[in-house]
Amino acid sequence: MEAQQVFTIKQTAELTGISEDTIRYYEKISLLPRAERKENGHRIYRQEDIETIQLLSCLKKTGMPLDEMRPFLGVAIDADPGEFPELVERLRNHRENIVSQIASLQQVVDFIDMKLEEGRYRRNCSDGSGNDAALTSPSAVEEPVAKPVSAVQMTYFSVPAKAGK
Amino acid sequence: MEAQQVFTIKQTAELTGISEDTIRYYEKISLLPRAERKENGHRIYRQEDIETIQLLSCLKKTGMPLDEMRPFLGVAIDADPGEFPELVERLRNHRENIVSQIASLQQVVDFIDMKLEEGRYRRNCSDGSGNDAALTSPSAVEEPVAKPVSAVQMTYFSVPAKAGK
DNA sequence: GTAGAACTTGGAGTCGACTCCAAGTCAAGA
DNA sequence: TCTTGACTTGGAGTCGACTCCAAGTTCTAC
Repeated sequence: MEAQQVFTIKQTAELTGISEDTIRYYEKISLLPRAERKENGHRIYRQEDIETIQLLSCLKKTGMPLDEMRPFLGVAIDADPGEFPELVERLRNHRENIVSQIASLQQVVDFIDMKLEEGRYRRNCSDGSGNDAALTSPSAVEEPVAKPVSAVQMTYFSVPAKAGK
Repeated sequence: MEAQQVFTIKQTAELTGISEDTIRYYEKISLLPRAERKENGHRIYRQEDIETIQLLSCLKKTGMPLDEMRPFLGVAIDADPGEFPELVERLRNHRENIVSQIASLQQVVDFIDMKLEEGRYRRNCSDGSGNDAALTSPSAVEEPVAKPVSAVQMTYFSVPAKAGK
């Protein structure tokens, strides 16, 4: 806890993979708190700042808009879990979003796999509206059940299964 | 195959969850082929068009930029799997992207779960640079190994584990 | 035959997330 | 002393992906 290492914005950018400009931008829009400065005004970052930015980068990868990241960071400063019920709610919601995003992605992976080993069967990559197989059936992703196949999906990249060229 | 049902753009929008404007926009930028028209010039869509748009919507959910969707659709028109090795390559790449995206998302879910049941342990939500635990260790996602915990990640939303308020 | 809905087009506007730029400060080195 | 490099700031520009608009046509119902 004594004489903690500090980093310049350039080093921070290198360590986090987020560009200097973007880090300043995040500070500008108050996504990040105003960084500490040296006497000359230069920003300095500590290990925990690095990790905060890495968390941002991680959330970014999940496609979360910057505005939605705020609660994650805002609370980090002076936190207490039970004291923020609406925040817990938000977390729960976001968790659900991510889980269904994973399901969506998994379906695309399945789709690609099918395409790669040449069209066999295919379940629909349906969206929220209507019944969602991935949510209603438990082992939906694992079990290769022959389901009614979408014509288009059977067609992509595959030698026409029923229609001659 | 006779007297196939056709849909207006409005119906198509309702069926796919993609707005009329966006469908026209996709046509304008040639992401979708020019739709058939009735004598009066109105667009008409068939079942396979609906499914094409649904596939777009699905890819969109995975965060794929519109430009990257083109190969998926371009080939759909007159396809043959083995004949497009570079396309297969593209598919493979995209598959890898999605898989690592899923890993990233899964880490965020883990993180949230930990937060929800109050900080216990935490592995780093690291990005591409550096060693990637999710890729090097096989059962990384499943097995709850106690790893060096990121200070920040331990801090979010949790009653400070070591630091008093 | 007239109102209203449903469409068409081209083009402009918006929004999020950067990315770039100019002008300035400051410290270290040839 | 002068240059170079690393930074600062505010603001402008860019890019992707829509989203909206105005003007015009066509179909349907009263």
